[in-house]
Amino acid sequence: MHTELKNNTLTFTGFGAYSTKATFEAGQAFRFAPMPGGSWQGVVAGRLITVNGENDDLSITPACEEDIPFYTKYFALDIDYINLHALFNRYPALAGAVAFAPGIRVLQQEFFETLITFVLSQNNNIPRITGLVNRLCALCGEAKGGFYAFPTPAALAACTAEALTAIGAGYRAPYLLAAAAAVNSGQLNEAALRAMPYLEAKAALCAVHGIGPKVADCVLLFSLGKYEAVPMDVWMKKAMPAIFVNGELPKELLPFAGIAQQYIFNWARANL
DNA sequence: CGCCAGGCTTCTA
DNA sequence: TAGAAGCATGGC
Repeated sequence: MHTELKNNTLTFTGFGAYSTKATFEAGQAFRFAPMPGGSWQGVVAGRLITVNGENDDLSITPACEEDIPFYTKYFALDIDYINLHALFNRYPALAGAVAFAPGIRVLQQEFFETLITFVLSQNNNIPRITGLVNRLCALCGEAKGGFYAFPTPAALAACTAEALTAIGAGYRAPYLLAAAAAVNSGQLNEAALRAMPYLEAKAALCAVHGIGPKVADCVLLFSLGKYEAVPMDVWMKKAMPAIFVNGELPKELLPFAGIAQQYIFNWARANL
């Protein structure tokens, strides 16, 4: 992999399959929007950035030298997707799902943001989740001048259920408060969850009111680097029998089953 | 208008 | 332990 910093633009090349559009349309991140010209703009770690790249190159503006480790992790550039694709391509139907959008990468997003956005995602659709997240940030996120940072656990925990209902959270309002309180109190701790084995971390997440196995798997996969987590939503439940004869993932894929899941989910949403 | 959405909690058998 | 009802809201 090669990195270059020029005019406040950080560019990564030579790391393998990547498409900004495919990555941000895959239903994993909810704070990015397409801009005229094909770039995507969004808020990460309280900063408004523009992301480009559709052909195995990735550029981020504005950025500086110190941001290289952060974005390497965020875009999972330390994971060898070329090698993973070769593994996935041993299974023809899975290969088809990969080929449908090979530029998808499973992002490694901030823990609290991932937790809250996927609590909001339950029994909901992606366009509405996006709107909800934006209204939540405007409600209790720090104003940065033209945009809002994602709320801190303390700021969200201080909200009222009425205020959360007013932005359209519906019956998820108390779930948001429970999740924020769990993080704010230390019951849920990112470092501790990372240190736990997958199943133990999943159980810890599921102990919070409003977090079930699917949301827990999303947090584990999209934020905590537990690539064996396979979120089973309505699309995955429909797709699995169409991809694998017994409807189950082959054992050799299990260490990175979550990444295979992302290609299957994306394919299913467009084709089933 | 009715159906559905990156589900979870609660009730029931 | 398994299965179904109830849940708020708005995109389509």
